[in-house]
Amino acid sequence: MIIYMSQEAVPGRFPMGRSQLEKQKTHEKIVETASKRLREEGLEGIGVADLMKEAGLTVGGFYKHFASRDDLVAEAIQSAFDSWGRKLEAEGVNPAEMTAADVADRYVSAYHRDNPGEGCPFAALTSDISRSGEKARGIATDGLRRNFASLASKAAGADDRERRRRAIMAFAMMTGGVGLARISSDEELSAEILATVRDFVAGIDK
Amino acid sequence: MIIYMSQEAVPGRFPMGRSQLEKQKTHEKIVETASKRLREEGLEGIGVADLMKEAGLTVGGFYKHFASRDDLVAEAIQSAFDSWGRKLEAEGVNPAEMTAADVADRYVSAYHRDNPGEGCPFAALTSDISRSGEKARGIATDGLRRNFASLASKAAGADDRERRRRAIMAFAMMTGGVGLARISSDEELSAEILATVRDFVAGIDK
DNA sequence: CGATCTGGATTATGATCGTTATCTATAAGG
DNA sequence: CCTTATAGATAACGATCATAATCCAGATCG
Repeated sequence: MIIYMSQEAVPGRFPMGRSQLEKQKTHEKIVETASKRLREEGLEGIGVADLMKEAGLTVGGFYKHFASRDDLVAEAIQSAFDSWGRKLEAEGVNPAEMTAADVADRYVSAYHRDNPGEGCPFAALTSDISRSGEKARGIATDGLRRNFASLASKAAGADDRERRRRAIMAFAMMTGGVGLARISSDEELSAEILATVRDFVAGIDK
Repeated sequence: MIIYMSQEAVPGRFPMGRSQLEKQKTHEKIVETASKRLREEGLEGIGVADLMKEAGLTVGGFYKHFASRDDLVAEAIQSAFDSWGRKLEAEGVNPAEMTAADVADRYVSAYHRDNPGEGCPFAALTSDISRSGEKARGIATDGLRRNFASLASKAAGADDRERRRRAIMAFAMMTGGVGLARISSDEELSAEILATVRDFVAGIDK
């Protein structure tokens, strides 16, 4: 007797009501929607039903794609970490060729501040992720390492250790700064924070 | 006909089932409990009933103290901002006499990382507050200004503007750094972030 | 083409939430 | 000391949530 697994269907092996390709696209649509909306509303700020509706679906099919809401959240966080790279790729920008100033201009910007849904999960979800379980924290820790390494490659310094120090300082200041700028209800103060942080980050290669 | 207001009773003016002093102490107990637990669990991470239970009460009396849960949250955030000063006062430390290194040792520490409930709301609730309404954001913006001014008074620099720049950089890096350190599931990486940030902050007066 | 079984829709379920109604004991005013 | 009205307890209400049960249309396989 064959037991059919709904979660990880093998293409072309089992009969189905929608093509495997359609399901995969639906899956991606759900994850992408969640990735954006969760950055906007927090990891617990939006429910399964609303997320599905935003993806153009209804609640019913949810558990054909994910074992639990937590599973979607994990995938959405992963997707959020990848989105930065995907966005650059879509614009034809090579991340390796970006200078520290390029990174600063993008990251520490009013646009990034005002559009958390398209932005860095470290700026949008710091508190939420720090309260999350091993799964989400593990994904984020990987993201941290990649970000440090990428920034370190753009930093100046006598040796690798110094470049890494600068990268960590810059990244902590960037994520913290955008977070504080989002909090401030005083636009002038918010802009002052952004400008100050931007200058520091843009200068780590000097 | 006199209309009796339950929310803001005037002492000695109206009859009551508990002494006004008792009510005030209860009120403070609820706010203090909430202030700690909300920093630990996020602004939406714990319910009214659980908060009351932790304060040694039941749900019933809640609305004799607060018009809504949001009102409690606002008071709790305010209390969280004041707690830093109250803690120092309890230890007999004069905030004005603390050097940048003193601040760095306290703020960018493993203890602060591991005890968000007793720590800075900017580190524990950045994301949550940035998604909150005008009320919470306004309270936080005041807190921001005070923190910047306090740190600027400890920073070195040719003029006020430069001292303020350093204060903003240091504070953004501190809040961001503790946030990232809390996220990291790799203890070594977490400690590296703290050490790096601590060094920068401790050095803003040189 | 007919049998099969899955993706997704509709609807139900049980838990949990903020909030409210009702009750009781008691501190204060006259 | 007796009336009054409030702090807080118990319990209920309606909304919202994650999850599950059921159903159906249709893609795939033999």
